[in-house]
Amino acid sequence: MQYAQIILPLNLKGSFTYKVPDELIPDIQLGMRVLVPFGGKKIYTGIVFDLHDNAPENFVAKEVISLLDDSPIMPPEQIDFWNWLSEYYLCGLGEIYRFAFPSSLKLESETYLKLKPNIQVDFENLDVNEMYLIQALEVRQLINLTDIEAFIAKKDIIKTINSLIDLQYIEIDEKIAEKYRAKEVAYVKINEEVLSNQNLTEILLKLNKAPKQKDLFLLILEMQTEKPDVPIKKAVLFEDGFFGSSHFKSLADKNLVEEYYMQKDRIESYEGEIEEIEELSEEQKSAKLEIDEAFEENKNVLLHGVTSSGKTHIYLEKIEECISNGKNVLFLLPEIALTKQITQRLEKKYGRHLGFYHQKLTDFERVEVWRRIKQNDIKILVGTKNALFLPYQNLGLIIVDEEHDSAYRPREITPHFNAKDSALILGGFYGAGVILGSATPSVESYFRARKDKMKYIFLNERFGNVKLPEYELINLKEAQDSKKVSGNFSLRLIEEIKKTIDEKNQAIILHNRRGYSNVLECESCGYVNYCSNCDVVMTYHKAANEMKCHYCGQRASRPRTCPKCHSENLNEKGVGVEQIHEEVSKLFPDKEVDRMDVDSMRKKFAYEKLYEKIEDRETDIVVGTQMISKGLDFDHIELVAIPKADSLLYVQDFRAEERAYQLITQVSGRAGRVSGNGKILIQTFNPDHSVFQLIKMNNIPKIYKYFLTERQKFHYPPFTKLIMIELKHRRVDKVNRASQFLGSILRKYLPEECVLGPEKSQIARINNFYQFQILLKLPRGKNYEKFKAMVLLSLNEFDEITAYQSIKKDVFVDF
DNA sequence: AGCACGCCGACT
DNA sequence: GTCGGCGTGCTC
Repeated sequence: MQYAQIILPLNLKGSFTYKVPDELIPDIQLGMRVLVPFGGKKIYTGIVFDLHDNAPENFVAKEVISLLDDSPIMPPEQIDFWNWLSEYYLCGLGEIYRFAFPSSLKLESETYLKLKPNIQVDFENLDVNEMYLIQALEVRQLINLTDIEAFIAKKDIIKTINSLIDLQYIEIDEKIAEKYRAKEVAYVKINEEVLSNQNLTEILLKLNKAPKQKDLFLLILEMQTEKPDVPIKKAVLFEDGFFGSSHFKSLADKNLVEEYYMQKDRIESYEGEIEEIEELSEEQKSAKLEIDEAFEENKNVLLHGVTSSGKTHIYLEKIEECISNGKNVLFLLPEIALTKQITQRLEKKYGRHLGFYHQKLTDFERVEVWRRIKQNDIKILVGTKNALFLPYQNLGLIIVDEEHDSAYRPREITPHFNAKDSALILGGFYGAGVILGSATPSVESYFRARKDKMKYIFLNERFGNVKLPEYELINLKEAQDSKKVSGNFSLRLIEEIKKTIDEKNQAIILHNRRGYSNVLECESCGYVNYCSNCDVVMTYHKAANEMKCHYCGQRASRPRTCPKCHSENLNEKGVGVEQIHEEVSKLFPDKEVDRMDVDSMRKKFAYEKLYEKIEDRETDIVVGTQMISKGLDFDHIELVAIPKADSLLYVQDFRAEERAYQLITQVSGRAGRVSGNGKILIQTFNPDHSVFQLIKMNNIPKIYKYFLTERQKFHYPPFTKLIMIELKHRRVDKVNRASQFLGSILRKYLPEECVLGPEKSQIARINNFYQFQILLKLPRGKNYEKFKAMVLLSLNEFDEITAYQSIKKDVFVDF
């Protein structure tokens, strides 16, 4: 095996061929990290993806510089997984690598060099550059590649290093090269001499002049005698602000106490008690048995359980079973922030064998989890989509909770993959069972499960037989006609809210639009405030008193007069959540009304604070965007109101109705969790709309049947497979031409009815980039692979055109 | 993705 | 006369 295919952290297609130097041949293995030169001077950490003996024909392969791992950092299952991802989602391996690895595990030219110990350098036979480098190393011991540029020409650096490595004079210092350092934590203890001398009284007498120091000394002494085995964290002493570090320092100066350091995992592990789980209900028990059966047949499971049906209970049971069989569990969530409950329960049960992995961790924390996973120290990992890429050793179960959530398929992240579908594939590679769970499964998953591709399990009762909430539709048109409205609220709705809070219960009001008003419009000349970077109107945020663009984030102050005609008739159109909040506060002036949306939750701990406020029942009404549909499991919420439900439906997206259904159902699940008297009020101008009617009936099979019929009628997934290609460029004419061209190539290979567009994206310009899109509707089944090969062919043909290389191209498979 | 090379406008 | 803008081409 003389050649290796290496993946580099670059947005380039495929992998690169490198020669494996003879001395590395015995040690190199698939899934190891290696250091390789690339382009004139750069050095990258690559991944060994294949080993073979086929010498490249069109170029001379460079050599691998060194191995960074003793054993593969990536298990074979992950290699298969990456291959699948790149083929299925038409994305580069480099993109996957960039996304999957924490940056400290893929260092670039920051790598350090050092002299080998005890060497005799034969300066006679060195060239100038080599001499410079050796001399520099003699002075500085360690030197990184960027520093070398100061005295050796860029193009000669690699050559010089290689030659010195060949001569066995220098080596790559991996310990330093690894950016990651385990964090040291300060601990304190009473100086041992003090303890052995037994002259405590004397010491305390001396300390009488410094009462704070004396108290601190006594505190440490007490902690240490009570639990001699538990080390005392230094930080703990200063927690309540009673002692300061100066007090400790004085004690240390008197040699009474000392501090010492220990390596500590950055991620705090739970050290409290471990809780047992409650027994399952009959319905849950039978669901669990069905899961067992499905797994025996190597089938994955869609667990469709109405809100509060206790899906979590079943998860916990399966997790426990899996772990006691010596296997590990991956628990995926759409976003980690809103998952307090499940985390708490798992923490109580699995303590330090529980790990977390999500976008909010620092790079060091990520590496820590990588290590622990690799050492098989974590039995259950709770994480978001990027947790799919950890180097699991023996995964036995993957749970994808809230599987319908669109956070599993975020548009912003490259590579564009769907974490839910990928989890099913990853489970396959590991031979692990996968459970998709949701109260409102995606239409696609439902279809798949009903088609017997997955096992479908339905939990129809709330745990403890609590009744499901009751739905009521309020006809806003009628209310308006009979003058029974106040602003956006019908009198009926106001009455119900009043009743709820008068009974000391809490109400939730959902309005899924940020800001105060959607548009600021001039009544005199019709001027509308557009974002200067994007083709969207700017939203008025009253709380911050500014205009915001929700696409590029640009902010501007609110114009006082119309910039065009200077009239003062600027009117706010399109109701936002801030306005609803303001209205509710005015309707119930003596009640506590809080707002919950991304704008009000931006401050640190804002979410936690509001959470506690609701929990302590200080809040009477919470007004919020879709954020309130997640994680707010409180006992005293009895009412959910959706004053402008129609706005949920009027979105240009074939999934709009499905989303509306999911959002309404999810937020409804917050009501009457304990009492069973939950009530949902939906205000609409179209009470006869099928979606509202079906929600009111609460006939779940019928709802999904409706969705599926609609999808079939208009040839949308799951009956077809969609691929969306988006092209972006600063110049309209250029993207326009490019997308016309790509469209024509696609039409050459695909049937006419499969190619829609190109056309301007819904938002024609974001951040000064004009965007066009082409939508491909491909048949599913056997032919799909054939068609997709044609798409790939077209894309490659397009890439050949050099003039279009500056065009940004995004491909969304399963859009 | 980065980086070098190369060709045209505003500056000491 | 040069600095620096970004269009184009290439990387195992």
